[in-house]
Order: sequence, then structure tokens, then C-alpha cells
Amino acid sequence: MPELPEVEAVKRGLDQSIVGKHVTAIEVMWSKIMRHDDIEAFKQSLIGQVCQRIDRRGKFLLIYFDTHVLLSHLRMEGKYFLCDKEQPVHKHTHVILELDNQEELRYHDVRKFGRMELLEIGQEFQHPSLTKLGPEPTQATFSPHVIKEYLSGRTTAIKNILLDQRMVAGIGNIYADEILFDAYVHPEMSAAEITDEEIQQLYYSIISIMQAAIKAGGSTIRSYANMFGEAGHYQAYHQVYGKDGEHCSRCGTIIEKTKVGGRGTHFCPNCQRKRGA
DNA sequence: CACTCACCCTGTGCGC
DNA sequence: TGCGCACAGGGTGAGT
Repeated sequence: MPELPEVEAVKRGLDQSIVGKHVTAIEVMWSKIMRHDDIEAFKQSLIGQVCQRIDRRGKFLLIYFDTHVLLSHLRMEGKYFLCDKEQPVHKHTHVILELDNQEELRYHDVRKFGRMELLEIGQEFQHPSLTKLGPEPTQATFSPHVIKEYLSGRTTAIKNILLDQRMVAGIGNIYADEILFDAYVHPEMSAAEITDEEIQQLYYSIISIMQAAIKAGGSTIRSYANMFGEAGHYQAYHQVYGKDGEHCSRCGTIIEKTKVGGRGTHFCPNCQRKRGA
């Protein structure tokens, strides 16, 4: 389940492994990965182009070529691998970009949830998936004030707001739970009931958890690995995600698991109190 | 507009 | 050992 820190690690891997290389051929084995009806047109647009740079917005990867940009979302289990042409193709490999020097960039996705779409450069800024995104957590335009504005008048649970990419981009289920624990906020707290003090704390927790996770190369829970097949290390710092039944590191209370907005949610019932009704 | 929920997928892990 | 089923979850789109 790549979230911002994991996608950032993939981005850095792509930076090192495919920038400057050119696409000689393309194979698409599972066409639903591609948001295009016309796979041939997709191939024709990309073949022959050189990869110029890699960018990331929230959990989206932007792989820039000469005239087009490949917008890619890994969703739950999407992965990119660079490998030699001779290596056997895994059954969950769905797209192959053949590169120079007998190399291939392979997209692998067990659950086939990931999506990619080729756009003409410039179009990406009008793409609905990207225009809807809020600021990056580390961007100066993200501030406690932005959070406050976003929460006012909303009745939904604070966790749903963190998962909503419009306020701030890149938080997924794991980091939402970790952030709320760090900020001493109950995941089901109604957005409008969050105090200014808690908003301030949430702001700091969002930034510090995301930065620490990026530094650790993300979290590996089930299957996440970077371009080089390496696991992330941030899972060693998880305080609540996947810790239900274990003791809270701060107070010893048993961590509970529940569902919020249909997502598995982990929290400490003592550190994260629900106020009011 | 705000909110909820089904959908897309397959491997894993549980209960029996 | 094996079968059936709930579960995992991000974004999208339909429905209320």
C-alpha cells in the first residue's frame, strides 16, 4: 500500500534507473491497467521517447518523456522493476517498457488496482486527478490555517479528512492512523470538533511522520518494495497500525482496531479520547 | 455540495 | 488437508 513515502522511494529509484534511457518497445498484458481504450495509440506515442525526469504529486508518479508524461498510480501493490530482458516475466507483470541495453522497466501489480495514463506534456496540470490534490505536506502552502479552513463545518470523522487527498496529498491508511496517534486525536472525532490546539498538533504530526517515513524509505507491510527490491524500514516505528492487541508504547493500554469510513483503523483508546457526545 | 458505499482485484488467513 | 469466505484498501463514480 504505497503512500507518499513509498511513492517517493519509487520515484528516487526511477530517477536512478530510467532517466536518460529510451523506450524501444512496449508490451501491455493487462490493458485495464491503462486508462486508454486504444493501446496501440498509447504505444505509438511513447515508443522512441527518452525519459527526461521523474516527478511525484501525492501518491501519483509522473514519468516525463520528450513530449508525453506517464501518470502512474500504484494503488495497493503496484511496483516498478528494472531488469534484464532475459529474466522470466512474472505472472503479475502487466506492462513492460523495453529500454536500451537489454533492459526493461516492468510494472508488476498482483491486485491489478494500479492505473496509468499517458498525457501530452502540459495536460497533466489540467488532469482531474492532479487538480483535486491538496498541497504536499512539506509545501509552504500547507499550514494549520489550511487544516482549520478544511475542517470547519464538516461532520465527517477526522480520519476521513486525512485520507481525503484534497486537504493535503499523500496520506493513506497507515500514516493516517500513525498521525492521529502521534497527535493524540481519536480517529472518529468529528472534524468540526477538533480544537485549534489539536489542529496545530495534527499539522506537526503530519509533517514529522511523513518526513520520518520518507527518510526510512517508507513502510513494508505486506509486499511493498522499492525499485531495487528493498523493503522500507518505517514499519519498525509504527505505533498503532497493525498493533491491535498489543500494548500502547506510551501508556500500556491495549491498542484497538475498528472501522472508520470502511477502513481498518488502529488507535489507543486511552491516548486518543473521543470527547463530547 | 457533503456524505456513504460498491466496485475493482487476488493472495492471505481464518473457521470449520 | 481443504474448502469457503471475509479481509486488505485508493480512487472513482453512483446514489442519497
